[in-house]
Amino acid sequence: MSQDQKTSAAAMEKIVSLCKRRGFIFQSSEIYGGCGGVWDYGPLGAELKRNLRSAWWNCMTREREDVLGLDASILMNPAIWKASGHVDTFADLMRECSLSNKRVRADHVEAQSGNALRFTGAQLGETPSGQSISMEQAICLLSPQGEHLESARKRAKEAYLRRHLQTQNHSWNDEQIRAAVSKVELQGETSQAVQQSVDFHPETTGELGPARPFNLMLKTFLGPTATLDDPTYLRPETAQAIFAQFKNVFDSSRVKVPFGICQIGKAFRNEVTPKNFTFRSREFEQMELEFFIRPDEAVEIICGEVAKWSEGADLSQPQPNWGWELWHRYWVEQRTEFYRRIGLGDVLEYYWQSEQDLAHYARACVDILCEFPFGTEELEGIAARGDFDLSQHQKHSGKPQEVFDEELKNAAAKLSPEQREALIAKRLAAEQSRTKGEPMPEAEVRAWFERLFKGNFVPHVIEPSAGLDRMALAVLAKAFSETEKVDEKGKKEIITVLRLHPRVAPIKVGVFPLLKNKPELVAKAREVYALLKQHMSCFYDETASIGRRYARQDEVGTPFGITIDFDTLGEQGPELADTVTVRHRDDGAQQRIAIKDLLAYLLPQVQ
RNA sequence: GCGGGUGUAGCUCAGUGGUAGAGCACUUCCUUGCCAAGGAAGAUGUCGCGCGUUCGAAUCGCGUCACCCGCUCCA
Repeated sequence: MSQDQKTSAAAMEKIVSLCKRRGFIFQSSEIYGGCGGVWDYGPLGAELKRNLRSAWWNCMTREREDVLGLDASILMNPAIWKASGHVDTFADLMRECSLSNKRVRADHVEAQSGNALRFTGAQLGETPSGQSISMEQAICLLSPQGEHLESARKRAKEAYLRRHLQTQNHSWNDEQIRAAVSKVELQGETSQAVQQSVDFHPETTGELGPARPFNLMLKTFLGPTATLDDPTYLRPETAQAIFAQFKNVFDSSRVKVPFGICQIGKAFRNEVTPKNFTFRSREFEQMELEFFIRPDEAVEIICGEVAKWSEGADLSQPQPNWGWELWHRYWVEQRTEFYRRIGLGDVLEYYWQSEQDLAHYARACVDILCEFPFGTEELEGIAARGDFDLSQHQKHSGKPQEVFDEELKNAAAKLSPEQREALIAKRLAAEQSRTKGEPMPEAEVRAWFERLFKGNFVPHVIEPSAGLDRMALAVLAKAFSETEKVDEKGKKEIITVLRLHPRVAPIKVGVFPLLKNKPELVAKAREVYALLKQHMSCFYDETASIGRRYARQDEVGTPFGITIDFDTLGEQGPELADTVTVRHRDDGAQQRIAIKDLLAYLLPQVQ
């Protein structure tokens, strides 16, 4: 393991440990030995998540006029997953190459003939200290017809060497490997002729393991008669429910395109390898917006032309002449602003997917990445998905997913036949120059424009999709800080502070009487606590020294500490009576505030 | 799924076949006039789980589960 990996693993372990010790996140079913890839949020974690959830909800729908909320069920008609492509894409049987772990679809393996070479093990030469390394694992690979056997032997030597290096966590360059390969001695070679075999990987020639189903959707059985043949799926994403309910929301809410529907909810994926704590888990919570917009052609008809994006474009207020590109940029901007509000502004990176990365239906996709101890990983994806999703559901369900746009119909009515033909020609040219997917046939393009000129279209969509659990982890990782302190006796101590933004902190305020054996202090502190807890999450603590109580709250990220002292009781004269010390977590600074002004001071900072 | 590592008190960890441990944390009491103070007392474990070897297993073997690292996967 490299130094970096060690450091990041150690940093992660500290966070995991703090999460358990202070009740943020526990392993699921821990008393039974745990359950792979699922996690529970303890008292503080539940508050943290709730704060993030409502920050998102407020920002995405309550503070906006053009986004509506939805809360759909996790179980849905399985036909949804056929329409969305989830069933087909992952129903395949996959086989894995025994040499490289590369996977290939079981039904895509080309038949090959040649000699199957088997080895029982290998001597890998000597370590610098003169110790010889031997491996006893058997491997098998194909030497295709016409190949010199020595080439196949070389691949076997490489495979042994790489396997050894992998277990040692060495990373060698190609030259080092080449030098070492020549020293490998293969053992127990046997050869067998094979004809038209589909048991070897077409590229690596390694023998393939057994075929395994590889669908990442979790199955369940809805109703007493359901069987393995007609399973229902736990949704692998929340987005499809939004598409499936698009018409109902549209028809019941008196909205016009452009508008959005957003949803927060659980999703499930049977991940091969859950890892990095809660970052990749099998049950997780998504926060997704589907923002429906007019197709660019409709914007062009209404506004004359579609606004072009350029660096520094004003994205603060949506404009009628925006096409998908500006809407997409707009949402990237909006989401970035959100992350700033929860204190993640300075750890974000952006990855714009290249043409090759994109799914065939996607116009653009940007990943918002965040620095985690284990690397820079995706927090949110913002995709411009065209009309793919709604069109798929229109096709599979047979129910129209079009909207009628009167403004578009009126504008289209004013177009001359030449103008119409020009629009169609432009689209046909665009279809011909596609680099991905099949171009839409001319007849379909014309039919689509026919509907468009009458004011009908299937809306296009911009999809910002965020993971709540990842966000919580990002916030915790960003906030985690340790400093070493040496006390008067020279004893070293590690001080842990969670520098959470006050908006997301699970506890907003700690309330402390300076001393617990002075009933007046305790009574006053109780009074302040009773006042504050109606408006925010508070924690009352009177045990141990005041410094220790501050430290306990620092460790869980409580931004403010309020101490009731003798000045509060009026000992230093009436001007300080009924004032308290407000202590700030990040710098320990203190200020005196009158009890009656506390709410007005605290509320704007924590909401 | 493959390879490697780890699993002992709430946390961090010691304990190489013979009575289950430490530090911190926790609970109660005393003390304490602002940043993890002090004193007294207390609670805490099927040593991840199962099977085996042994007179005897936290310790040895096999299996299993979970987590971590690396592959692989990530719609």
